[in-house]
Amino acid sequence: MPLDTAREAPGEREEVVVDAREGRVYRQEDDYDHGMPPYDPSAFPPFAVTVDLVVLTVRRHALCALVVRRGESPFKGRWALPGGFVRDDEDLGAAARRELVEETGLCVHDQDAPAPMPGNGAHLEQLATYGDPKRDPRMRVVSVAHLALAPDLPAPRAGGDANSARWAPVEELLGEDGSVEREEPAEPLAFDHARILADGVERARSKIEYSSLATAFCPPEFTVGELRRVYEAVWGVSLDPRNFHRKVTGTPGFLVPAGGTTTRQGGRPAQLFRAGGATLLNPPMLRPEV
Amino acid sequence: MPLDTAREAPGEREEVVVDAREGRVYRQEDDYDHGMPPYDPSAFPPFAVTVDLVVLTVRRHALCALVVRRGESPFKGRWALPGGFVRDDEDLGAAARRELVEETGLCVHDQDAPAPMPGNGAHLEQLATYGDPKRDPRMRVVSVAHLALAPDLPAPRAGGDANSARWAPVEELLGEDGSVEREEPAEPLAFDHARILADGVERARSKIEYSSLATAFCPPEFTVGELRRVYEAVWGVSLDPRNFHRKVTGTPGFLVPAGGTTTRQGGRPAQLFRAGGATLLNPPMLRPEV
DNA sequence: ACAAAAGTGTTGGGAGTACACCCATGT
DNA sequence: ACATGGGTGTACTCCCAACACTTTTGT
Repeated sequence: MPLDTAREAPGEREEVVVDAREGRVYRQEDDYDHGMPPYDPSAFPPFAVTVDLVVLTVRRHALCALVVRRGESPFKGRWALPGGFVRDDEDLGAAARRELVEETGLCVHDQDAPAPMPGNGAHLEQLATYGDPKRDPRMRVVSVAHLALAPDLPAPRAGGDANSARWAPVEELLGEDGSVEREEPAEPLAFDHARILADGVERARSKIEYSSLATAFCPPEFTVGELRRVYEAVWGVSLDPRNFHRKVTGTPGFLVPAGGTTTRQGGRPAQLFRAGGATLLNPPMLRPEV
Repeated sequence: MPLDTAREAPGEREEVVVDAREGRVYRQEDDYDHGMPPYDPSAFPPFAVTVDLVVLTVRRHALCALVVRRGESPFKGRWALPGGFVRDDEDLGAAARRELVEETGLCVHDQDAPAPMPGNGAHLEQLATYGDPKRDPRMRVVSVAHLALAPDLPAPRAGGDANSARWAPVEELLGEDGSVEREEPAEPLAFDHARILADGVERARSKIEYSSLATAFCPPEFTVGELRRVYEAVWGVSLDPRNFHRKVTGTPGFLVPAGGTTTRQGGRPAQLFRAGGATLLNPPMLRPEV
């Protein structure tokens, strides 16, 4: 079996009290062997721990999430968030990074370990943890959801299988139809993934307000207009191009000129920028109220 | 944020593939019994899942956290955050609520289920999840930390034992000595609890900026001055009493007059208020920069 | 010439800061 | 009378929303 009773406990192991905090033991019986390895699977409720990923990008002026087709029951054939088990010797963030690379081939900027080249690669951060006892009908699974923000990518690759993964507009996945209140998305996501996705989207929407994270949706070099269209897609609003321009170029450290210009959007050539070093925006970008 | 909406999953279980998402199985061998119970402990890495609590309050003009003395090794005799195992049939939020009641006797306002009587009881929300493989030397433990904000309480009761639990100023626990940079707190917290506490404190500090959560630190009825002293203690700054008064009384839904007055702070009698229905403050309270 | 997108200037209002000043109590 | 904290008024500043206007390309 792959789990080689890892966790080498330094020194003392004579006391295998499971609850670290107050010396309470989960198992009611008090008859377990004190000479056993550093954990006793029967002494605590066994949980499986997974990471699920909310990977967001902006494609064709819409906020999209990466979903994969489930090949197994339950929810066979339904769309779900990508994810997988946390390995025995692996930190939660490492598991999320591994899954993200497996799923998208992205290189990852960890939130806590800023990469040398700002503006490229994806942003990854922990989102929240979901542990309802009934969220997976087969067993007790606690899922540590992570949020990833990625620039527009060519095409998802999920184990080489093309039609088992796709970028889907979150509006379509969540049924947040804006105008007329639709009851349900055409095909709801598996498990509690709709809720996880909604939480991730809300986090992204609020976080680009006071941080420079919106640049994670952009290619390494981008124009102010492209950045504005990111904000518009994520928030689902339209912004005044003039005020937006003044705001982002006037915030020190947000954008640094990359030198060239481009006309890929048509019209007058636009300056190219890279993401600057600043992570926190002060004052923040304000989402229009109405 | 993490609402406990139980998504009811249809109950088929004939396939015991462990990785829900992509049909990957953790166990390399492919010889497990398809007729077995809904989980196979050897097919996924066994984790213990706990909840740890960052319980904050304001006492004598200082932000304090609840810590308990560890009676077992490792870290025997050191202070730690209260916490405990998540039970087999228990949601994460329920486990945190249970631990909080056991530890403090508080009744709990769940963030997502606003209680009928605003302003009383504690606030509880999920904070983050910590799963470094080495965070507990005995075994693999993933801890879902929660943040609780409580009004000043008489005295902590930890299993009846008085001197095994206390409210400690976070400044003392974290060694954030303001003026002169001290190296380490006198006695660092057990495990990675210093980091968890720091994250919880930072969350509280930023959250009272844009939400009405500061009232969770106050008794059911309180004065504007008392609320101001909460902000001052949590942020470690001093605020202009005049502008603060105008700001909080002018934000609709933040405070509602409770009718009476009090002179418990000396000076001119102050109006008593209750927390209003508003949860989000717009515009937010601003933390002074310097 | 015209459309389209990039940028700049200007103006009015809302909210924050700083601080002078008044109010109601206890001692 | 005086100290203490509660509460109001006012002037100044900064930022933002709105919008008129100019610039530079493609067709």
